[in-house]
Amino acid sequence: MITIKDIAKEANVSAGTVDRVLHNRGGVSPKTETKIKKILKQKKFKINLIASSLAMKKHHNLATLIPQYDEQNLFWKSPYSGIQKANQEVSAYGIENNVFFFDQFDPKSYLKAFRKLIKTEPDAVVMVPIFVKESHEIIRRLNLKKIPYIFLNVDLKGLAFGGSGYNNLSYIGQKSFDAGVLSGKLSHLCSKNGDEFLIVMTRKNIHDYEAISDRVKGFKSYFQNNVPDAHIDQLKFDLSDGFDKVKKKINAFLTKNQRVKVIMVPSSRVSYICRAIEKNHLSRLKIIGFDTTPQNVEALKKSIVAFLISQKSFNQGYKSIITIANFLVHKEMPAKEIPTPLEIITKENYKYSHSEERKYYNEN
Amino acid sequence: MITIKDIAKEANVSAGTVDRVLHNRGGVSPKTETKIKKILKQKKFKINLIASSLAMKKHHNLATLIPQYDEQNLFWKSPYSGIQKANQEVSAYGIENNVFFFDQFDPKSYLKAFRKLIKTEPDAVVMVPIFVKESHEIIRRLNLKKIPYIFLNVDLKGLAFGGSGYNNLSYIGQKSFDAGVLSGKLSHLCSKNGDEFLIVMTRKNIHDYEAISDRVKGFKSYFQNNVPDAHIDQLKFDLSDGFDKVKKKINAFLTKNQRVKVIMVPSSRVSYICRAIEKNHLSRLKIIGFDTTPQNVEALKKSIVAFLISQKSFNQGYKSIITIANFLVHKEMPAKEIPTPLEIITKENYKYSHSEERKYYNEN
DNA sequence: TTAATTTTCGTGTGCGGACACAACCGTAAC
DNA sequence: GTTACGGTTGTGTCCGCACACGAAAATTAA
Repeated sequence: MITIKDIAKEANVSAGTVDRVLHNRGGVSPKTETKIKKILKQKKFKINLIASSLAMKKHHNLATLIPQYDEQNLFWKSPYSGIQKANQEVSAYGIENNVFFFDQFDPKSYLKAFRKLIKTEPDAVVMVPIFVKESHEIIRRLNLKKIPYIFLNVDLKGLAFGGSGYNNLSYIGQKSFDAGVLSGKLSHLCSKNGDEFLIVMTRKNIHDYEAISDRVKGFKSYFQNNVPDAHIDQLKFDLSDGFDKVKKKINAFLTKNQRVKVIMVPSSRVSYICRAIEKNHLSRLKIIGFDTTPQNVEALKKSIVAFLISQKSFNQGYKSIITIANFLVHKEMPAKEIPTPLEIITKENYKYSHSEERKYYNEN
Repeated sequence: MITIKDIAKEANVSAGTVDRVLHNRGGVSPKTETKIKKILKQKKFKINLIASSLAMKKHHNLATLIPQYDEQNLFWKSPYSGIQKANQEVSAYGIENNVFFFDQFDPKSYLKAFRKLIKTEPDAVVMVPIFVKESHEIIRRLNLKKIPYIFLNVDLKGLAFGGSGYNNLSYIGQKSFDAGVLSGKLSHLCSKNGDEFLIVMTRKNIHDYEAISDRVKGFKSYFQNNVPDAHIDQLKFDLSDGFDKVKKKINAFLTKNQRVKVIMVPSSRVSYICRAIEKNHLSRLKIIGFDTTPQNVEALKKSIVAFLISQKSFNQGYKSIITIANFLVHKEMPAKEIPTPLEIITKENYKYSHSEERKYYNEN
């Protein structure tokens, strides 16, 4: 292992000078600089990140703004678990992360959480920009304070601030359209000629709309490109619809349309839909959903759901912190988009797919 | 961040004493030990791994014994790429890894590579125990020298050395049986009543036999448990069969058995089989294979293959090194088995599934 | 009681690098 | 010739921990 001292000795200078050229601190004569750089290359010197981060210890201060999870909506527990894992890892690098929760149905709580957040004067922010208007305001203030930020799970777009768009360091999440295309492919594969398809949308939150409608677009796009004459139906429910109404409506539909053989639920609420469907229909149906919430996995294990497409939200949370930590500590510029894998989960491979997550998931 | 000094101050002792109880070095009076332990827990002290590994710097010496890859058999390039990535990461911890290659068809080269390996006096070994008899000898010598070792990709079993079995620290790889079950499920999902199934085995190497036959067992097991009356055919080829013979045989079979709608190839050579099948058969077939070799991915992208089940061999390689590094540096005992995920790859999600691997893969 | 041990504990150094500070050099201004 | 100053370079300390060594305290032996 080559150290700075080795280089220094070789170049007949002190370690300090080598350090200066390594970090472009300036104050080094051109001659010695080129000499040192040559030796650096020749000896293939690599900074020892362990020692480096120990010496730096800048005590960065992160902040995270994500929706609170609860029994009704466990989806957000998963990224939070990943964030916790990452927090633990980066704490050794002198990075502390304060997590601020908000109610995913209440824009006011979103702003309120942000106000608390901004008081901690974070060096960088990880956020889930669910609410369009409020996020705009939040980002404006982050820009003013020159605080870098990344988007987690929700990819807020739009021509903000005079057409320039938001300058988030990165977006970490799923490419919803492609996820939809994949669901189309899976639907197609487990159908035969003449089968009909049904999309069931539970439009619970407005913010979901973007991702979910992208999935639907992707789904339809697959069929347009591969089975143009496929028959695709669609059912939409609203928050106001109670479970009984959902039940009645969906079973009536399935009774009337016996050729429907595949159901795709573009949200994470497939298990809810499954509960609404009567047994006599279930037997002929292949059901495809999204996200490995505990309820969905339950349905998967019972073979009610055939496929779940997971966005590995645990990894999303984990990666968001790691990414921004690397940015702060090592000035590593992340990719503008970090898409998470589209994982296909079935009853048979589930146990191998989220093993790491489970360790953290159940601690809190 | 709590440091050892903080604890020491709190307990009115020196840092050295705290260090002693942290590492059970002994030489601490029971009173002070309990006192310190209490404070440790209370303050939730966690050793700073960064500082710790910097201070240790034991300069461990690893060795890896894996098959050489070539154009004909690119499978082994993937784990090697993962190993390279890991090597880079652990080098900062003073760990060096020497990789020794052998010809996967030549037991002699295996032993020869091992002889070279053992001369470097490694502190631990990562190996792919392809050849049963030769591995037995190698492991005997590793045991004699008390060198810990882990199995990568191939899970060598058997009652070695008087019934005790091999005491490898860990096995990192796929659970072949479950992979086979999964392939059964996928086959089932994309078939309809009355369809028949075909398993095509290309028994190229003897060592593959275990994993491949386990996959077949898993496949059959799925159907026994779920579709007991399913009709499953089987074709076997041998090394001596040339491509033309394979072609003739398989197409003749498919012509005769028009109800065969799904083909499962339990090896990584599905693309080879696909090339042998005539177009008029291909159109009615769903084909399922294993491993994301470049050729297989090509067939996937052309929609010839419906599913590939990936064992993420890149991650296997990566993890094997990380695991043994953690064992050496932090005395972290790994799990006896570290199964890698059974990833389902289709044309639509491939690009999201191996992104990290590709960075390393093409560097060589 | 004192010397010899043994147990228990504190101190110091180094891991490799980051960075503040001091020291040195030459040149220009006086 | 002395002083001042900017450009260069060297030195020392610290990051948090591991570990060797030696000192102090407690115990036993003489």
